[in-house]
Amino acid sequence: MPRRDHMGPPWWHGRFRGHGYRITVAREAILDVLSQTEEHLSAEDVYLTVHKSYPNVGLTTVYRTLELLVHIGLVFKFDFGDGRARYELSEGPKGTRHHHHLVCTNCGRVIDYTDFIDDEIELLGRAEKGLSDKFNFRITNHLIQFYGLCDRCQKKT
Amino acid sequence: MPRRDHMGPPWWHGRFRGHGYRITVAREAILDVLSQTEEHLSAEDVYLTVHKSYPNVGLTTVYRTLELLVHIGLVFKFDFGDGRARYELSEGPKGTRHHHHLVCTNCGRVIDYTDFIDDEIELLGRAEKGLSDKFNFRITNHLIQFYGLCDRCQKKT
DNA sequence: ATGATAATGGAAACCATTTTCAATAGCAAT
DNA sequence: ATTGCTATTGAAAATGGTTTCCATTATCAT
Ligand SMILES: [Mn+2]
Ligand SMILES: [Mn+2]
Ligand SMILES: [Zn+2]
Ligand SMILES: [Zn+2]
Repeated sequence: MPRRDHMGPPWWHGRFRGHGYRITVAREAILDVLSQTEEHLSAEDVYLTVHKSYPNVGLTTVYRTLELLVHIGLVFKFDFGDGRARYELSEGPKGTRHHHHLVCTNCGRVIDYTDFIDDEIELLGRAEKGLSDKFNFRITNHLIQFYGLCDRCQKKT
Repeated sequence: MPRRDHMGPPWWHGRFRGHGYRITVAREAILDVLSQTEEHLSAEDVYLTVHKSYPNVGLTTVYRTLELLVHIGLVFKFDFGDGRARYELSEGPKGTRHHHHLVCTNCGRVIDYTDFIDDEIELLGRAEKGLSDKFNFRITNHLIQFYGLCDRCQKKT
């Protein structure tokens, strides 16, 4: 059941229309799932959740919709090394904050962190300008991940 | 034909032995290919190159060896979004410098850059300490990539 | 040189993601 | 509300990079 704050069309309808995309139940459902979790869902995860409320939405559509959402910048796609893509809303009504990830190379756990984001942002800003000048590369996005051992996995050795 | 600087065993033999791994022709050949290129090779790329000199080395072995090399930290494994893993020597005799990547989201081109590395290193140092304290996460590695449009791809629109 | 066993390669299996294609649904114009 | 155009969809099949199996071979400590 799609959740809209207080009536009125969901916040992302505008962006959809702007790109000439149609608004469908499958897309509503998928965006709804993404906006109601803190986790990093795989396509199948999304599919299974959507499937509970909308059994007639297929996995193919989930893949296609996620692709589309990534394309218009509503969703980030990550590779945490477990062989499947992971998705996360890039922004939201409640305002998902920009963050980066710690990835445990032993158990695969992924931790969100927002610490140092300000420092990072500043560095990224400088880097983006410098790299843009030097390579004439127009930067639109960045990825920062730390790899290592989470607390649980450190004890086991 | 494995290239050793001036006779004597290749520089990485020590690290191999330390992990209890055996030194084989396939492994020598694969490391040799990696140390002679500036590119970001896929497993198949490595296989095809190795195959010229050693037709009896199989693709399976290439995968296994790359996995092993990543495991002992001699090689970095990347996902640039083209559906296959890319590999790069993490260090070398001539000293491959630590660097990060610019990835063109349109044509897939990957550009190495070493600029801002000093600033990054400093930030990373602070971040690693802070994150280590806060999450008790032992950081061993990091990944930084910028996404955007390369010079060529900007003109085309 | 010998033996224990790590390493290998070819074929088959795996499995996340993509492609195909006929049926359906969204929506702008009536 | 109806129509018509076409974007979207789902099921099944295909794809393709990577892994698994297993009998054979090669490495290396002794
Ligand atoms: Mn996250
Ligand atoms: Mn590189
Ligand atoms: Zn862990
Ligand atoms: Zn490009």
